[in-house]
Amino acid sequence: MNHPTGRARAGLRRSLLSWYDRSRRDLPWRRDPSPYRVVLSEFLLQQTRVDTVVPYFERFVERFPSIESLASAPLDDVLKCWEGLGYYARARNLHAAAREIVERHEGKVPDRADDLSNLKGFGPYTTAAVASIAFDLPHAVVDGNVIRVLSRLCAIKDDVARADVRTRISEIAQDLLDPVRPGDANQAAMELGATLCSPRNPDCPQCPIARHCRGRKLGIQTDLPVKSKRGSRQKRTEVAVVLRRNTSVLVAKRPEEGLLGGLWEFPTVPVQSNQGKKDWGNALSDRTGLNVSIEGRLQTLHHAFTHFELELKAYEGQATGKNLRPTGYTEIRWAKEADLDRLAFSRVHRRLADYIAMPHQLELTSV
DNA sequence: GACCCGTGGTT
DNA sequence: TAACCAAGGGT
Repeated sequence: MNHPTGRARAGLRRSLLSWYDRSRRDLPWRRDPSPYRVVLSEFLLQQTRVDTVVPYFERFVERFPSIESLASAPLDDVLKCWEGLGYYARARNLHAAAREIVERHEGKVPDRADDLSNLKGFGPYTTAAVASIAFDLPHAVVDGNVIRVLSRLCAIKDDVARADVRTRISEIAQDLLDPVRPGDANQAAMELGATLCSPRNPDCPQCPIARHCRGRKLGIQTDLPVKSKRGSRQKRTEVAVVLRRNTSVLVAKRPEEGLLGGLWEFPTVPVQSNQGKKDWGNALSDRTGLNVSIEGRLQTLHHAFTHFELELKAYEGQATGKNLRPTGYTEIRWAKEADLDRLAFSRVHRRLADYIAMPHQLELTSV
């Protein structure tokens, strides 16, 4: 054992919970931690900061006040509420989980970890989080915060990407978890990582468990956790076309699987080198079923994804032909400009939509 | 186990 | 400023 045991472990639990009771943030899902609100918050929080999530959470509970209302809603409505948050598979998973809960669990969030982990989108973290926070079950969470806190606390110098190291961290987390208040203990560990035990500049003097921290004792806390480095991002270029017909604009819906699944966008094709407007027009004709020609350039937008950087060249175009035949899209339609707000777009295409609506106002601030 | 999947804040 | 990284899960 190289982590606190016996009396030290009891003291650590007490110090951490005491600090949490003293300084925990006032978050909307903590005011009324009903199972549904906990589930919703945990899906929103996957890989996403608390400050970003709060307004989304408020909108979700307003729009979908219950599991039933979420389950009975069209997926498009859930995606619209999720618009701009990223990792859109979470919205699909949340929707699917809500339907499973209604169909297989009588509308009640299951109060056993086994049942929770069988729901769509419930991995090890979310299962433990809901079990502990909503039902006071003693399952330790392991998220990015916990990995950082525990790797420092126990001076773990091995690469935390290794499976055996992850297993060890999970075991430590479980052993240190306060069995009386597991939900608060889990949130305390995450809150510590999110506020004091930060990646670059941990505030050790304020840390309630600094006394127990081997990483700090060795002076290596800022070197932990040890992570293998990510590769550099590749660059992609795409062309999007804005096609108008009277007061409508042509928009298309991306396939449910994969990047930005289920979101709407202006018809877009990847750009290869040595291509010109004629090639883009042909490619966009294939995608839409119309005869598309590219005309004046509107704007070039840049957007950073996790694994690549996108340069999106937006053009105006002309289209002839009647029959819409989407290729690589699940749906394609002429939408009134006023109705673009009703559809869920990715960030880049939402920016383009806003530009179309009010070109003069956004021209000055656009990248 | 490696890779895919968004977006925005921070340093 | 480019890189890191966040209450991860699916394949």
